[in-house]
Amino acid sequence: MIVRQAANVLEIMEFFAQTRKPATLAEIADHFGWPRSSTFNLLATLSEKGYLYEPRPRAGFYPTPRWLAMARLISEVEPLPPWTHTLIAELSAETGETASIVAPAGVMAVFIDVVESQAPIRYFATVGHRVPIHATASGRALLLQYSPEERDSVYRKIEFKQYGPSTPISIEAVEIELRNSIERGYCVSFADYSRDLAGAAIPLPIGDRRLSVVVAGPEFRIGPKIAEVAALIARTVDRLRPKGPG
Amino acid sequence: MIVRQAANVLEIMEFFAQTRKPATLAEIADHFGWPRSSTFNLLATLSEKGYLYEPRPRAGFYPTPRWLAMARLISEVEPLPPWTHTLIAELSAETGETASIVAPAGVMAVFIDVVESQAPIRYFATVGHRVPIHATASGRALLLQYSPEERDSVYRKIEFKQYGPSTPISIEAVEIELRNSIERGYCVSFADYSRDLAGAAIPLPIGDRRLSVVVAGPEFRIGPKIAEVAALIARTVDRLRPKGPG
DNA sequence: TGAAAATGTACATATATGTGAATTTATATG
DNA sequence: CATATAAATTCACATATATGTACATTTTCA
Repeated sequence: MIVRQAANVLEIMEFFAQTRKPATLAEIADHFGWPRSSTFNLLATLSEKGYLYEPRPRAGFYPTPRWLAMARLISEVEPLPPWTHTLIAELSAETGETASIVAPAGVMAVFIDVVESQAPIRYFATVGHRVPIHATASGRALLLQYSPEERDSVYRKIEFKQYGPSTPISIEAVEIELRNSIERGYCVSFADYSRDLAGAAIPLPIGDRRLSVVVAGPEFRIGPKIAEVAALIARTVDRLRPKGPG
Repeated sequence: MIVRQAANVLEIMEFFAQTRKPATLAEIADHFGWPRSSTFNLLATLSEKGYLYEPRPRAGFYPTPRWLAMARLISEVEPLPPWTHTLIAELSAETGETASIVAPAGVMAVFIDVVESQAPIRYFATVGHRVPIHATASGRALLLQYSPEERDSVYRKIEFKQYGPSTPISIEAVEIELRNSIERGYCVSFADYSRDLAGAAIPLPIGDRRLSVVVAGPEFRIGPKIAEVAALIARTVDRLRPKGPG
């Protein structure tokens, strides 16, 4: 069950992140199609908690820097080592496609760092973006790091859907694809989940964290050179990952 | 009216900002005294929207870097000029007290940047902290920048409460205090709102934004030297604020 | 200056939502 | 390996909550 008002808080923040300017109650209500009274209650709540203020009289609300302060505190903890960002930056630069670091979230995989392609036609993804763990290259690169028992427990929660012609729609299909990935040396996906989208990924364990790196883009562009891309990912990881014990 | 689930989202985030480590559903539910089922719904909502993930299997939830990405976008807009942070850093260092930049939010004043005192006994405030605009030094330094009409419209919304012995509990009392502040050259508050707390503040208009700087601490420590502190604030602002037109 | 329009606020009520109890799944223990 | 214990999930129902309506305030424009 979705908690509507919790989701609304996030929507309001995303709204401000997009518009980047103060907005009045009426503007926000109209934008979302919410009743004024409800919008009023929400804004009042956020204000009372110190997350919204009125930069100028009658010019509307805007988030306080408290969001930033909180987000910084939260993200200071086991941040990704800096070389992982260099990694996807280089990969994106060299391939011209979107590169990301991905982490598990139940039956989904979450993008936790992204460098977007600069091409006009590109894979559009942002930090926080989620995709099914079993139907994507990045997700399967995570599953490869699980024990068979752990994979089983994930499998049982998956609702297998036919997202595209090649989506694996059974546990066996996923397991087969995982075995193929091991032989191949990397994970791939050709529109398994998103139409026209192809990608290559490899596991990226860091400490005891199970992550993966993925490079993804339009099928027609990345498809023909998927093996090269995968090799590039592997080489770049080798080069950038600090050597030695620990 | 407080929107409960909106407030809960904020509480969860603050919880993570404090503990700085993943937490399981049960831990979160117990911490807040929420029913497991409700907690489940909330966590599911935040996860589905890409704001929570599971860093390690069965080790609980933690916020994704999406919070940081969003907060950065939001705070990039008209950030405070860097010298304002230098200002409160210096003031805090020199006085040993807590120094802050404050902005209006209706009948309240919000702390939008804070450098805390290092003293064991100190004024504890964080970014986002809110205080009544009429019953605090920092708030009155904001009111000084309003036109009489604007002040009137604020006054009408204030619920005058006797927070302490010296709290102004009428429009006239506030106006008198404002006039005194102008003569004095700075605003003060002696436990007008918070017990044992005293502070000195001056207006800090930046562009068309109405802000104020305040230095606050325990009454016994800051009270005797309040005039010096105020003078220091004024001098430091003069020194740091860029000169010239604009 | 005054009247109309837009915006913000309060409140009672119907209903969408949170929750207790039941069920399933995972982990610990003998 | 079986059983006990704890955690996660589901679901139906009572209730806390979002909203329609009415009112107040502010702004716009003739």
